[in-house]
Amino acid sequence: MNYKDTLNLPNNEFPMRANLSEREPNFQKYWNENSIYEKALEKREGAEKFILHDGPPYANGDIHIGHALNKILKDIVTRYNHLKGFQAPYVPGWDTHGLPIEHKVTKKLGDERKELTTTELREKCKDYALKYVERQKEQFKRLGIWGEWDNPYITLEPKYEAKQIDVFGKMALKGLLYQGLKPVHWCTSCGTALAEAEIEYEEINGPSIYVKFPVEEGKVLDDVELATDDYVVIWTTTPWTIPSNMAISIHPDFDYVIVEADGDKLVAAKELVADMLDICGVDDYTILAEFKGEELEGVSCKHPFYERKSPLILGEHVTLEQGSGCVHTAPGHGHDDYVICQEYDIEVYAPMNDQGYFTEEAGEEFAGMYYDDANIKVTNLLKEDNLLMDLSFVDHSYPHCWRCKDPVIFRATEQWFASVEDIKDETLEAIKEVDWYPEWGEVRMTNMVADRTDWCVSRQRVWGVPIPIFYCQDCDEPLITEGSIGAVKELFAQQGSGAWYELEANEILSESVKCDSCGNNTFDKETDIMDVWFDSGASHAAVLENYDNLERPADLYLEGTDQYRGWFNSSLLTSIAARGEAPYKAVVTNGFTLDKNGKKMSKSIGNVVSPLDVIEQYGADILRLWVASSDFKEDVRVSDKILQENAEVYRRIRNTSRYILGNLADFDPAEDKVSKDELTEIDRWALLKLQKLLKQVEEAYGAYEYHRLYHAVHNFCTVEMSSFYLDVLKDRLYTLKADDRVRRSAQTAMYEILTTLIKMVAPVLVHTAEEVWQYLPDVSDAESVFLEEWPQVDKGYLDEDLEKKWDRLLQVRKDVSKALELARNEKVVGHSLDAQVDLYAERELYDFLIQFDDLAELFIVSKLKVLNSTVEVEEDELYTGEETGIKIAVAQAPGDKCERCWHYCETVGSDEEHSEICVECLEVVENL
RNA sequence: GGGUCUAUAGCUCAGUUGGUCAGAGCGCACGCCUGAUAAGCGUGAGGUCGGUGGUUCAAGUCCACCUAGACCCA
Repeated sequence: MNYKDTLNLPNNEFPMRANLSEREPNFQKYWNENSIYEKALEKREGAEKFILHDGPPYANGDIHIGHALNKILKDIVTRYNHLKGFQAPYVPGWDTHGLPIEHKVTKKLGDERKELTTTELREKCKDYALKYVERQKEQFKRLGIWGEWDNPYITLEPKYEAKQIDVFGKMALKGLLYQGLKPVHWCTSCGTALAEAEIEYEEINGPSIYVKFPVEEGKVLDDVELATDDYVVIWTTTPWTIPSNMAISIHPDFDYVIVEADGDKLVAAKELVADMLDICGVDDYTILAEFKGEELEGVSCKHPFYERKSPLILGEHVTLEQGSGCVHTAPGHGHDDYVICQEYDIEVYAPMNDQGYFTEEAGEEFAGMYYDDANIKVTNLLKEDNLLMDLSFVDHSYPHCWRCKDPVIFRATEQWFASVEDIKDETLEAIKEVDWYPEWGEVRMTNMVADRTDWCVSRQRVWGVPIPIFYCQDCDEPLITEGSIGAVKELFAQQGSGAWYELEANEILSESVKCDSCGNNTFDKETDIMDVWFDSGASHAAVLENYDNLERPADLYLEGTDQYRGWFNSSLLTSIAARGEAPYKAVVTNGFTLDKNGKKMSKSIGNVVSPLDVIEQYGADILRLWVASSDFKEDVRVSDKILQENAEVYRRIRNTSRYILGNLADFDPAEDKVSKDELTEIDRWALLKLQKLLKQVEEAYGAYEYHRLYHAVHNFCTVEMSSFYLDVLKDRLYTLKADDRVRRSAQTAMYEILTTLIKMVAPVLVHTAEEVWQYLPDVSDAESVFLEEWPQVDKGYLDEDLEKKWDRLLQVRKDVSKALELARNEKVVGHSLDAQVDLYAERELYDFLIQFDDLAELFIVSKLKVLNSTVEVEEDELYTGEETGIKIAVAQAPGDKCERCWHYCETVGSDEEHSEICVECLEVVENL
């Protein structure tokens, strides 16, 4: 007789091999077709909401591993919160305006671009952006992310733009927006501002001059008087900016000297003075005084041409690479110059028009002159006044326009600024109220906001949301009123921001509008657009206030650490400014994805891991498991090895599930479930461990520490389940009668374990959880695991005494395992069921062990005796356990091997008809 | 140069307020099983806790500096 057929072996239809890359899309299709996400929301109608507000990725290019990390984290958050009972809608979004897209589109167009109108170019940008929205959308969906993919937010949509105008308008009407000058790269031949990305650097040969600035207000330095006849020497390669000189910058920590040379007393940096005088053809000089740069503060010079002071100011941007160490500072024509002059409240001065010609303001000598011609004029004037120490020509790198290839200049133009200063205190207070994960985020954000200067929101581009401001044609006064903002908002809501370029100012504004200052009623439109950070920053209004199922403020923003400066920042500032509150209650940040060596990924190094490749090779669930395995608040590493490792962990979870499923094949929970007090002790122990796990897992989800749950679940599957509980259970499950209460007890526990385990991992392993769920008895008619309820910790199982008792038993088991291993090495036994184990225990341990009547089963041996250690034995036959000190003897078990249960038993052969099996099996077989 | 952060076995991570805290799982090696089988079980070998100083009776655990790396600024 083939006794194998009389056993209840696992019946497995659940595939061992996951084949995720092929199978996952089927589940995604299933969810989509059955509207599982929508049903999940419906199910939580009326429940407390949990709003995770999505930070919009930029619609450009394929998704990279960083996107995957972030979106998967968000998905884990929303799925967990949903399962926990919140209504957790997820509206994904895209950032679609801005220079990178405009740049790419323009580049692709080449010369054709010149023939396009602004509107046509914007249309092309829109097409480009929407193409990538669709592309990224499919890629995100393939990661198993659920959400409102058919109703995402896109920053170029009219309803979004209208809200953005609303936010801008609120800020403007509160007086938080003002016009100011700021230098930008400017191409005089194109008459336009250029972004950094539109600059090409080329070598040119240009003038280099050393100029003496006469001291006006001196000082005694190192006992030497710096007086009005003396000079501070500056160096520049742009003589034409001398008319705009407003100051001279000095490094506070460098050493400076006063030298006497050719009868003049000159100030310059000590380290540069020799080279400088050499270039200027001065052979002989004497150092009169030496002092730190900071002592020069308070000294001021006279501008070489104008009746204007040029004070000496201190700045760390001064270098000793070349020149004199005293830096000609023209805040209207240089970025560093601008920044340092802001600190000293020095006027930003740039008397120049869009074509690069000096205006009347520059005085009659320069008015109407092209900047490049002014180089000669400046040197001539300096020469006349005997202030030019040297003029030579040098090669150096200089910025050029990428389009017309002409040299560009730095030039201050009118820009709109958002005042950070006015809302800084309120913002800093709001930061304190936000929950930051990790905690140092609060420090980082606080420092960043505290140090932030006013925000320049103007961009001289076309692909974006126009700044909704009009200017009086007569007096140039800007028009910003409730009415004008409302008109623009209405227009954008109806037609989108492109309408700004189609209509005249007076077609947008109502006819009755008049200029506040002069009463005129004709206007021009602002030509600049808003910084894209304003676009996405306004999403707290444009999304949270626009969607019926969302609310503000959001419960959570979750983005990469780069967003402290980016989206967290712009969102916070616009929200405080326009709504008087922070847009988020909590902020979680994820680190960056690095390669196996902890280095950043780059195409040129070739260490880039693409999420699309990972999905292809391993599947999205493996990628998701990797996300869960990483301590994402720090930078995370990813490599093929790391992914393979996660594939192994995945296999363990999958196989544990598969094995339990196999053993539940004949189990109908409704019929066969055993009541709590009927459960055997080991089953209660397993359920106790399950509750402990559940607690840990909940804590980990709640604290956004998914790696803890990853390890906890993995250890549970490996240590508690596979190597102990499930291994021990085999005997009961296989050999007992199918409906034996003890067998049903095990199945009851396993059923509880698997359903709970699957829900616990569901937010991470979305596809696999769904797959397992469909195989589970009783629930398999349920539509989705994501329409189930999160398991409750059953405190009834939390029995501390039981846990202690079994902890101790497991220690003994460890010692027995070791003893068996030694016996195995001696070829005494092979399989542990070959063995008889005798335990010699001291009184207390002896009493402990005899509580168990099934130790042989728990240790998976054929026969086991517990003996008092006073029993006489040959000491050298015994192994002394390291864990408990118990003494153990291992021998081949007596009797023959039962062909059915594989135990060695002396009762094998006692029945004539069934001579190959033991009496226990005989009883089962006869009752079949 | 500034702000913030990281550095524990090959990998992913634990190590509350300084005193059995040097751990877990995986991987690896060796062995067993062949009724979870492209599975399962057992045993074992791996770390001077990035480095150097210091505080302390005592330091992965506190302080300083250094090295390497990450993000954001300049």
